[in-house]
Amino acid sequence: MGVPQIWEFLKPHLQDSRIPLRKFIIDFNESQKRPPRIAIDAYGWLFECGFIQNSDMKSRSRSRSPMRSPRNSDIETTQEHHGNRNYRSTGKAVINFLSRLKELLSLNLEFLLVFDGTMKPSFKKKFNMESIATYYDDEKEYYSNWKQHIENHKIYGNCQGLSASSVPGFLSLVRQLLDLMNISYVLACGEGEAQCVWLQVSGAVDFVLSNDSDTLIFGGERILRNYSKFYNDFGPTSITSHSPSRHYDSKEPFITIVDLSRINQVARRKFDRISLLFFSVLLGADYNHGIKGLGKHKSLQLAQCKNPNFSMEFYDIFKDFKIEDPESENLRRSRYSTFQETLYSYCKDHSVQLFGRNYSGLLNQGSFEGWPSTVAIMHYFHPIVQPHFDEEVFNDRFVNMTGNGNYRKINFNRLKCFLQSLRLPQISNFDKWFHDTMHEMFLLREFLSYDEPDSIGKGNMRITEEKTVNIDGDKFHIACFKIRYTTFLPEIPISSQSLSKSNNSPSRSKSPTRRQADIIDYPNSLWLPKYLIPQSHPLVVQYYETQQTVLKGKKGNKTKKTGSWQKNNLDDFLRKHASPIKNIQKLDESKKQILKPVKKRLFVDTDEDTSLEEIPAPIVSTATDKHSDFNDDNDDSLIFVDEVTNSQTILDNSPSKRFWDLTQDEPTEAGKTVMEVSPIKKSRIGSDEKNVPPSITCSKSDLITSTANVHLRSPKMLSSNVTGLRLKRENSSVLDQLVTDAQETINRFVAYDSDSSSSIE
DNA sequence: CTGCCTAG
DNA sequence: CTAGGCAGT
Repeated sequence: MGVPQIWEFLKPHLQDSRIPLRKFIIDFNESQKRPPRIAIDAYGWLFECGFIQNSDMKSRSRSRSPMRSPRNSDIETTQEHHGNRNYRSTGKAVINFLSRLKELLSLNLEFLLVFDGTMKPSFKKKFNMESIATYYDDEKEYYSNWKQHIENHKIYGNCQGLSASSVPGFLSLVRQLLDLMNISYVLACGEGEAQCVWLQVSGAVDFVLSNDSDTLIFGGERILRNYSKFYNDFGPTSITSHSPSRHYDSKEPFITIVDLSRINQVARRKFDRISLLFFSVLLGADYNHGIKGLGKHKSLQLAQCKNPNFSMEFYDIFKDFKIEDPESENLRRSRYSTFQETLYSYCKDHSVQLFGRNYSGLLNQGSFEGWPSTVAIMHYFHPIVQPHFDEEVFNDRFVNMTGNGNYRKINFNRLKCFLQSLRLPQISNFDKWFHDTMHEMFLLREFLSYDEPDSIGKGNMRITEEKTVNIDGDKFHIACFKIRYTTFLPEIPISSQSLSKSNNSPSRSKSPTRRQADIIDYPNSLWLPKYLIPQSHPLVVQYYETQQTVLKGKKGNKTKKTGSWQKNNLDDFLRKHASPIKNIQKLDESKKQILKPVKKRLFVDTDEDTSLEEIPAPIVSTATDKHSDFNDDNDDSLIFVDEVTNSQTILDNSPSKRFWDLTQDEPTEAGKTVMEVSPIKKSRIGSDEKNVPPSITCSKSDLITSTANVHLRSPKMLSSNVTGLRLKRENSSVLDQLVTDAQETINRFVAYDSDSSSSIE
């Protein structure tokens, strides 16, 4: 169960360590050029998924007790009748478990579930609340386990022979599932956490995913903690019912990264394995109730004390381990008790220095008792783990490893039958659920293997959109592509649902828009993080190409069909201004400077210039690298301005200003745009007088997009048709921004006009 | 299509 | 904690 207080002390040094899992994967991929590999404490997961409930809890905690032998038949009971009362609950758990697997697999990371083995000390039995085991049994067990362990590995090469008989029902269910999905996992000899840490220390994995602070005690350096959909780092341990603001996102999983070496770089105090272990011994955990007279603060003080380095002295006692050496065990015990006394008297004598207060009176007889047994401590310094790690679990053929298309070899029919037999609750349309779940699991992999020579799936997916997901306000941005796809996994029938859906609208005989066509061709879709996809991927390239050509074509089409008021649309804009960031920032800085100096009134627009739209528009802003937005998440607001010089309107003296709200998609009549005057505009019109300071009217039709066609006219007879397009800004500064940008355009116009050169910058 | 709400 | 239904864009 670990010592929750440890996290409490680490927390101040974990600022900003809680991040979306996707962000973590993206960052890791970026810095390491490969996906992260993590070991998962499987029992923790199964518990969180809801597998381990009351009934199973009992059978598990007592399964190894000799008293229970007459009833070990209920293991089979759970397995055989798993259609009964257990069914509902395990069904839910299976759904939870599968959706977690989906989250991992769909992000293309490598993971290894690590299950507890039989050599787990009984005082660690998580679900055995009744007993703090006696010292005698502990000791006997610890050494006998070690013997057994070594023997097992001599004979069988592992400790798994014993486990088969004592596997609880839910566990075999989970293993069946994993086997059917061809996902490799590890059966630890003893504790799963210890094995996870061993994997990390030996370099086989990058991170350990576990909520248990024991991972730190075992020597884990990089832990991923509190995997959940809560923004905040409240672990399941601190379930004080419903804490105040527990921000919850129904789809975005988060993790808290605990990197001890990084923490120790900045922390004033040292948090290393030795100190933390000593700390939890003092404070108490599974194996004891803590040392009397010491709470968390004093314990930490002692554990991190450097002058007499108690932690180190403590470690010295236990660092050597020899199996079957009663002599060393006896020596250890005597050193241990000497150490206890030394510590006690030191605390008495140096209470003020240590704790800032004189506790000598409190530290009387009865204090400083309750030390755990030597073997309990030995268990932490020398846990039972596999002596040799079998690299086989990282074999490429397993689906939880990346870089190949082996997920296609899963026997989906058997998997489907298996799941179907579980009668999963809450799933109304099993076929559709299965189809979608499996495809979402492997879409990224299929996408990445797209240009493999043996790829079966050519033409079954495409990128149709991009956007940036904002999580927790402005804290995280994840740029995504929307991938549309058709069924690509073998043996999984196309869900009849989606077919009927698309056929359900026969009443419309209109020719489908591009989007509709995409949806028909690729009925399913999923957002995938851009950064998990190489920019050079053929579909990415294709996406940007079609974005451009489509837009050109669209522009032409629309111009003809709609009477052509909308010369510039989003795509056109994007093509020219793929990286608006610099511009926007500049604008923000110079907004006021630009706005103030303009004194002349030269901004007028008319309702008569639809005919002008045919004139090709020179590009005002400099086009930037198309792909440069890969370098920054900020794609927030974009302004695009084109200018058209038009001699026909030179003489147009109409003083009226008019604003067109162009957010309406199509004019009602060809050639004539019917627009509503915005409220802002109306107020402007009311105050329209000759000497009104220069002003711009524009629409704020909504906060997502807005466009404005305006007409510029200057005393020097040149007028300019200006189109501003505003997109995707979620705050209410749209109007300001639009005004700013239009103003800048005006300034440019003025500069141009006064300069008699015929070119436009 | 997305986010919110509900039942289980 | 999930699937699914509903409402607002």
